[in-house]
Amino acid sequence: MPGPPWWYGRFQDAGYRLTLPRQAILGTLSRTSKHLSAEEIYLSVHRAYPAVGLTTVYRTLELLVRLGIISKFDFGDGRSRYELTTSRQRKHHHHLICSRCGRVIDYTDFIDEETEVLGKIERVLSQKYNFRINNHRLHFYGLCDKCK
Amino acid sequence: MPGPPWWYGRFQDAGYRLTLPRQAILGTLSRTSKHLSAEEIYLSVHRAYPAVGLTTVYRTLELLVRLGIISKFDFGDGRSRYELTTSRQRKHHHHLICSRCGRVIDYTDFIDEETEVLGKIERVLSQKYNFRINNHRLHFYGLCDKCK
DNA sequence: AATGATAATGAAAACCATTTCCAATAAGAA
DNA sequence: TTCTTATTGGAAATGGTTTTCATTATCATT
Repeated sequence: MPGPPWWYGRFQDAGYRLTLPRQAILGTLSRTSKHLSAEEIYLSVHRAYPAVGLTTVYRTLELLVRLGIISKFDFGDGRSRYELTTSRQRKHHHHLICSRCGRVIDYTDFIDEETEVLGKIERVLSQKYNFRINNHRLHFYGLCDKCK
Repeated sequence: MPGPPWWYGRFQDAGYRLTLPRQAILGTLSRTSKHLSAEEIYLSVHRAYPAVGLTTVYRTLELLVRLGIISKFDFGDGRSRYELTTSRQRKHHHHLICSRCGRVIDYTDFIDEETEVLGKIERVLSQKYNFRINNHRLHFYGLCDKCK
């Protein structure tokens, strides 16, 4: 039996209300593995709750990013894209991006190996540059099977 | 004695003209190690050549990216940033980005080690997803010494 | 040098994702 | 209920980037 989603608590703790628009937006993001843009999320939410406006979607996304519940990405197509942060449901992964058609493939191969190397790098860079590193992002660019 | 810059040839080969605005833009990018935005480049070029317009800067940057002479980056501050592609003058490097003030630090530590691991990953991912990987980008996010 | 064909340019306008404003509404506390 | 504050939606504003279009520069050919 699945308990309440893991992010329920964070709202109360931070003093925010888990309103219907917010739940709808989180619902949409939970139900997909795609990298949705604000407008795509708006359209999806709008189908079920026509009262919810695009402004609220933007505001909610910003809040969710701030709470660490979702991550914001830029794949170079002029709009930001969002996905649930790594958790039990969402494995840590990186992205393969097709420079031509913009397709994005998630991959989880090598994550352990990567994590080890990157972790080591993070430790030394933190020291050397007196930087507190919170996370990293690794993108591979190229041409997907259809485009090459 | 430094010969002509390495990108001279690429223009002719591709059938483009190495005009004065283009030289000025390349000059600006060659003389800095910063990650300039289109507007910053425009202002710099504009000082020496007031006739050059912002539109031309944007057009030229797009062309230079297409020719592989410069790279376009997004560090999350709402404007694209540009720098010369890796070459004899410009070592391969990655970026440390301060999430708060936006400062960007280039680092070249570990590049060999990284390249080895990433190269291996690239080879396997290319096969598995039938993707032709051309390059990668690794960003570390965190707080710089001033902001933490 | 003059000509012609085409590439390149600049200014203004258009574009478009995202933010801001602001008045109206919803939610929780008292 | 009543009060206080958070949240919301629509319209307008913002701001980086692109498009349009008429003009100008460049190069190859006379």
